Amino acid sequence: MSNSTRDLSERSLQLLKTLVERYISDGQPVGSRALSKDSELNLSPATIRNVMADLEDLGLIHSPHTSAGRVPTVSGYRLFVDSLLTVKPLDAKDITRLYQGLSERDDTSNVIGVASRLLAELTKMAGVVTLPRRELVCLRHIEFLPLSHKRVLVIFVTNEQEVHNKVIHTGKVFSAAELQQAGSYLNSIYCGRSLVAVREAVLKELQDDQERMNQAMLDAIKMAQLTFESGDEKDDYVLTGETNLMGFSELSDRDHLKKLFDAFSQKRDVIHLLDQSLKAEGVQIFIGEESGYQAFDHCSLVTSSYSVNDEVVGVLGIIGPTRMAYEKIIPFVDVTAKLLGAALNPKTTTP
Amino acid sequence: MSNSTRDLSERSLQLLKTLVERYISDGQPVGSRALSKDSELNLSPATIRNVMADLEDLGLIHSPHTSAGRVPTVSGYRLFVDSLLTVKPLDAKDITRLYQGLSERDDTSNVIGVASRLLAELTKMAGVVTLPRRELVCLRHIEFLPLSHKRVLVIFVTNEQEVHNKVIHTGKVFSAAELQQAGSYLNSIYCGRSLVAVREAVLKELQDDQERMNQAMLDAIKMAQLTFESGDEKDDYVLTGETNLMGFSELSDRDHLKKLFDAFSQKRDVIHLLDQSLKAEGVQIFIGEESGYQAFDHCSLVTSSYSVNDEVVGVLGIIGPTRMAYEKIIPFVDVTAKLLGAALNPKTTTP
DNA sequence: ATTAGCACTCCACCAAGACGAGTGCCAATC
DNA sequence: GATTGGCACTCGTCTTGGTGGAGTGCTAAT
Repeated sequence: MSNSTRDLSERSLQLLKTLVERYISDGQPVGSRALSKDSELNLSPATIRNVMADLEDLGLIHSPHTSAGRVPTVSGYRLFVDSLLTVKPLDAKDITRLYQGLSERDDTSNVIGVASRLLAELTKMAGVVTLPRRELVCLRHIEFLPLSHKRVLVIFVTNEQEVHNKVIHTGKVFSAAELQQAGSYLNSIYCGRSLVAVREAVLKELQDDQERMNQAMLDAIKMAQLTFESGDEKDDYVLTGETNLMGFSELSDRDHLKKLFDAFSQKRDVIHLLDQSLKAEGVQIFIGEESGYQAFDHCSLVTSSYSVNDEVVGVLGIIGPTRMAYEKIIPFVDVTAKLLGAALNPKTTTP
Repeated sequence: MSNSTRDLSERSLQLLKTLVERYISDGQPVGSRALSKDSELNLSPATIRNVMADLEDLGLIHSPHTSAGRVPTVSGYRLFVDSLLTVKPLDAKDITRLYQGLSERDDTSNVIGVASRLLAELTKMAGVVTLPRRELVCLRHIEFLPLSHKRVLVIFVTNEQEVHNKVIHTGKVFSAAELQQAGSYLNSIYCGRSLVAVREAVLKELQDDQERMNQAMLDAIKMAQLTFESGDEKDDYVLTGETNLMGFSELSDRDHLKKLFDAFSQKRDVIHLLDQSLKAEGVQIFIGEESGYQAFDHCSLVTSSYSVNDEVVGVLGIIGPTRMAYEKIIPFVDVTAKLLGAALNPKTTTP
């Protein structure tokens, strides 16, 4: 990278830091005089101007027009969050709210939705949480019901209480009794295994010699195959607080706003973006155009994967304007991810 | 009503009609000269001005400021849609799209979602469809699964293939076998009856003397009661194309837009509004403030109930700016409602 | 290396004026 | 009595020009 912290004097970095902080807090381009007062180093505005010129040459800050102050560029923000930022401890009452919402698992409502709402509510931005990955979810129960015209309704329950359903087309008509039998057969052999494992096992069965199975078992296996064949059920997420984004002046442009909301309902781009955080541990940040999607040009995403039993199962985060209080948001997202992971962990469930 | 068509000369009505049409088509306040040219009656602008003054006195039109043309008020629109409007036949390709989307029932995807998307796509506004009323849905299958801590996961299937689930708290711990038995018992006696009927029957059983039932039956009934007790599952709707609304200049105000989208995610007000159309047959229209909800102040809703087997089961419609092409939208919503009703009717399903 | 001073640029704000669209009213006309 | 042409008037929009403030870059002095 061209802009490592090595390229710059300690002083320049210090000034960049205060500049970014100042800009984040009041949203106006910050000039040399303001910066001179804000920074602890006692420097005159003139000196500051020299430094600012350097920072501008490096592409870290930029002037909207000649007689305005400076504003951080994307690279400026990037350097700031990577090396300059001093995270602030979480607000005590935010912690309480998070803890209340996530620690005691609410019966019927889903934790994912609660997490998303908490993210949005406490940050005043948009909160997003992906549903846990299928690879990690276990089959708990499966059931078939006959529909008309060789169609069968499959209902399967995963983990504790998530219910999924799907309609499959079978080659022939089955009676309710036959379907029930198939269900119990599959339950008896596949319960407790992950969906991915089930899919693999089923495929293996079909490839192996099928002599040792009777017709009923074969039918059951075939239905299981239809149910769990590849990407039938796309990854999904719960997004809340989108309307919070309409309050920010930097996103006020109707066109941008429309693009953003279109992306939200399209889901595709958002999912792709969140997927990138699935591989990484800890908090990840996409600033402005870094995301690669035009819709998010003036937005930043702060995300973190969350894990159950030390395995990453999903991603959560917030979406807001590029100019956001990273020093508070980053630890906030981090903690939320950890709390959600804990809430999802069946072993830590309180009695 | 003060503004019946009787209060006004044929000519005034004719002029109001062309004024509204003109305003709808180009969005500018329309002045006397423009109106004089647009209307077939050969009248000078001066005459038109006199008529306009009358219409303004009656509160049907209004001037944004002294030297602008006139714009219809809510009452003006109301009179227009009630008595003046000449509906236009549907666009041929719209009909085809509707028919393709709704007539052949797509296997796994839900018709409600398709209908909503079609409404939004073809009108370039927001489309909304309520899920069919519970009173009309029949229980097809019910099933209980044990969870931890005296909780039970209830899965029930209604109609053809809609799957619902709910977690209930039972007084004691049941084994999987007991729960299965309860399920088959309930299936055997309540299958095919509407959810409302089931709820009533269950309550009756509990009030009657319980001597003739064994404990297992009683437990089953109690669980059914928990499952179907009052408003457990709120009415819901599918809303699509919200982002289309961001394009309209009359809704460009950020504050209004936020209120509107907040109402969408809140759902409550929208549901209440749609419920009002449930009672009425045919197309209903809410213009601007008529809805009574501030969020919809500059919007109109064109809705219609849809029926299966001559029974009203839901509502569908579009949401757009007050200034919309009612003469096209009204028949469009009407036809969509009828096609959706037909698509939901199991008897007319094609083999 | 830092700083004070200075000329310069650019935006935001305001006032004034021209223009155009449209009205309301009055007197003339059919 | 309804309709019309004419005319003065109002109001919003657009343009123009001017002012003040904020902030810069450069240069020369420290």
